[in-house]
Amino acid sequence: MSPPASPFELKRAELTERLADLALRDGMSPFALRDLAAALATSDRMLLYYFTSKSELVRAVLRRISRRMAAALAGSALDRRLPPDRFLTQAWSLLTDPALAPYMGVWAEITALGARGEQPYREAARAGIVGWRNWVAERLDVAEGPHKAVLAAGVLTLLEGATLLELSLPGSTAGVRELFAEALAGAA
Amino acid sequence: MSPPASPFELKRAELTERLADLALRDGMSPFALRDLAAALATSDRMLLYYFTSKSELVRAVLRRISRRMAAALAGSALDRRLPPDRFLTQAWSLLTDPALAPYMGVWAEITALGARGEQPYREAARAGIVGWRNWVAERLDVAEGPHKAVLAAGVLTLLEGATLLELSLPGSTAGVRELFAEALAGAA
DNA sequence: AGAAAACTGTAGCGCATGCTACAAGATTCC
DNA sequence: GGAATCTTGTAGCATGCGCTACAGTTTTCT
Repeated sequence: MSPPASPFELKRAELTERLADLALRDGMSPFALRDLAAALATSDRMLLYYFTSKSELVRAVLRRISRRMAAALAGSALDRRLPPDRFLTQAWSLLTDPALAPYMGVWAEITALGARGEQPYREAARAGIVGWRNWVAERLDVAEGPHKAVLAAGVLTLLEGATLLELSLPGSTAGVRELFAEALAGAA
Repeated sequence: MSPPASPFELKRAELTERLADLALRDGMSPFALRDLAAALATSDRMLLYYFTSKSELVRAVLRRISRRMAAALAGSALDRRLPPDRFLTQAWSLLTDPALAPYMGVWAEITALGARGEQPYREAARAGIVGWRNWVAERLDVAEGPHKAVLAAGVLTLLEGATLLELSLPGSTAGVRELFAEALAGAA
C-alpha cells in the first residue's frame, strides 16, 4: 500500500507503535520527551531525529491510535447493520467495555483539548467525530436520507456523553442505555 | 452566611473573581502564575500569598466558576418544572447559547482532565456531574422514583454529548435535539 | 578502500514553571 | 510611639521542558 519502507520509516513506525502503547496507558498529558525516551530505552535526541518535533510526534501517535481503534471496532461483533435501538445497545456495551477504556480515555482528552482549540488536538477531534459518525451511519439499518444522518448524529451524541460521564463517575449513566433503546425502538 | 470577611479574604475573593474571568475567556490550560499576575497587574508573589499554592488557586477558581454557572442557570428561563421533552429542548438551547459557551468550554476541560484522573479536576468533574444531575432532576415534571433518576441521567448524557460535539465541530448535532424531544415525548 | 550519507551519544542552551528567601514598607494594636 | 503583624517587591533557586550543536560511529554506495 506504500513505497517499500526505508529502514528509517520502519524504525519510526515501530517507535510510533510503542508510543501509542504509552499514550493509551497513561494519556497524552504527561508526554515529555525525556520520559518517553526513558520508557523506550532511547534518548530524546532519537525521538526528535525520527519525528523532528514533538508536535509531529504527537500527530503521528494520534494517527496511530486512531487507526488501531478503527481496527478494533472493525474486528468487533458490530459488523453488520442493525436497527437503531439494537445498534445503540451493542455499541454502548462495546464502548464502555474495559478493553476499550484506554481508547475512550484518549478520545476524551482529544475532544476536550480540541474543544479549547489547541492544535493538533482540534484537528484530531474534528476528524474523529466525522469518523465516528460514519462508523455509526454505516451500521444503521435505516433508509438513506436526512433522517439517517440525524439518527447517526443522535446515537453519536449519546455515546459521546455516556463515555465521558462514565469515565468521570462510573455508574452515573445506569439505565440510560435501556431508556434510549426503548425510545428509539418506539420512534422507528 | 460567613464570618465578617477580613481584608485578606476580601482581596482573595476579588482576585478569584478576576481569575475566573480569565479562565472563562482562555481556559484553564494556559494558567501560568506569571501570566495571570501580569493580566491582573500584580505579581506571582501576590497570587501565592493569597492562595498559598497554584493548585489551591485552581481549586478556588473552579469553585467560583461553578457558583457563577449555578447562578446563571438559576436566573435563566428554566425556573419551573417541565415534561422531559420540553425540558430537553429548553436546556439544549440554553447550554448551546453563545452566552454560556465559556462555561461549557471550561466544563469540557474539567471533564476531560478529570476523566484522566488529574487532580483537582477529577474531584471537580464528579461534583459537577452530581450538580448537573440534580439541576436536571429538579426541573423534570415527572413522578419521583427510579424512572425519574434514569430520565435525569439520560437528559444529562444527551446534553453532555451535545455540548462537546458542538464545541469540537459546530453543527454536528443538527436535528438531534428534535429527534430526542420527539422520542422522549413518545415514551412518556 | 574511501567518500558520502545515515545514525546516535553527550552536553548544554534558553526558556518557562512553581515556589522561596529576604527584606522593606504599611497597618494595627497597646 | 514603638512593637508586632500584615502586606508587597526583588531576586533567584531548582526543575523540567523542547530543542540544538557537535562530534563520533556505523552503514551504504561506487
